[in-house]
Amino acid sequence: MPKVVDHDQRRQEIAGALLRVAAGRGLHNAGLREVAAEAGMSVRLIQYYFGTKEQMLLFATQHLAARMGERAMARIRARTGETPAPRTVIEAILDEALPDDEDSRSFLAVYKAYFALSLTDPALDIKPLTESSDAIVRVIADQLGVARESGQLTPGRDPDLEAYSLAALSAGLGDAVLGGSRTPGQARTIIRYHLDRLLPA
Amino acid sequence: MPKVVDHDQRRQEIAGALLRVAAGRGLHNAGLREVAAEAGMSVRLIQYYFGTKEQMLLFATQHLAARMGERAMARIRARTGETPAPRTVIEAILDEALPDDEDSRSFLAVYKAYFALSLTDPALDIKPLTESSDAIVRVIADQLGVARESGQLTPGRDPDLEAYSLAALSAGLGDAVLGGSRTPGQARTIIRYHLDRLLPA
DNA sequence: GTTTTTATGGTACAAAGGTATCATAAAAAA
DNA sequence: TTTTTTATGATACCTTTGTACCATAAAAAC
Repeated sequence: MPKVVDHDQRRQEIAGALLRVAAGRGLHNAGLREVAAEAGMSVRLIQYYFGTKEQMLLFATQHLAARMGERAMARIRARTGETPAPRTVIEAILDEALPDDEDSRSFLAVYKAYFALSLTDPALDIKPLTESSDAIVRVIADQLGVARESGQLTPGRDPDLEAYSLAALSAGLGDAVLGGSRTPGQARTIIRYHLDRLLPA
Repeated sequence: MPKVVDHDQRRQEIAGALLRVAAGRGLHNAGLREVAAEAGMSVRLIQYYFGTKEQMLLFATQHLAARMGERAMARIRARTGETPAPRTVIEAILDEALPDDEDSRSFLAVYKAYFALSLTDPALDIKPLTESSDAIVRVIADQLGVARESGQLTPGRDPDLEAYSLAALSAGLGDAVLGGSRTPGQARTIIRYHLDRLLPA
């Protein structure tokens, strides 16, 4: 048989090229020809590894979700020691969700494009992306629960509601930064302003 | 000369058809032929009134912003008497931003589609939409200022930061409801949970 | 009533994009 | 070495889409 190739790795490469195209020229311009050119291969190869465009788009959502998860984990590990305080973890997560460099800006822009597309295209299933968001909310809620146990959480606050709120606040601020209504600095100020009340040092 | 027609009203009709198509089948499917069919006129007419597709898309942003503003005003007037309390006004605004019926859901979905598109297509100027959002933030900040004057605002809270926060929270919750992560009821609960702390009765 | 300007319809054309087809290189297995 | 299966390239085709062109109806002005 032929030179055996790791199909999954090949698909990851193609998905990476797709995300670069989507970040730069929009998801609607992530056609087979554009992605092939970006990935440095022929259109036929993309067809060979994915068959149809839609399956390529679907696979790219998994790739995007995985990379977002990796980035969040890396930032958490980079900022926290062996026994991270809940506030440190939460702040790392929320900061990661803000577009403060070109990479995170691209991620968020592509995520928004997928999200908007999924609203009217039921065939496009973005479960990988939404599950990733749900997981983040659970981590925040857990950390708030830990904080309450150790008396760090302001009395009268509900961990679940606060977790939902922080996630929504962070998403909204991400939009505002993406759209140019707020700077990353303003967004971080607002997040800390809230965390100061929720988890006073 | 010919039967004179109100061009602007005609453009409004076309923009309405465009928004309906965008809400139902996605902004990427709002082509000249689809919009013409939805509006019940020929493709040639759309060209006559707009010339190019991009100008049609641009005009539709103004139409969308205007209708969102009208809806918000209507809701505020419906809920508030002659001397509306700040909390009442703010709650009406934030509730309006949530997709709780098919109309507001359509509005928000199309808004999200435009926003995502504008991130990678610099030619698409969505100033009408962003200015509308900015105006809402200013109204909230003003109302919080009024509340502070009359002692209704919890001491130590900054009206501007809180206005930014509420707007971002509301936008994030709108996304969550659109995406199915939260119900409208949960979103309203979270908003009231925060307003209770900010403007205690 | 003729003319002139606006409004509207039908259609053709060129580009783009997704998919299918034909062909071939390459390497493992016999 | 031959064969068989995988991997890759080039390209043709059909549909969609934005735009341009040609024609005509309708009404105001003279």
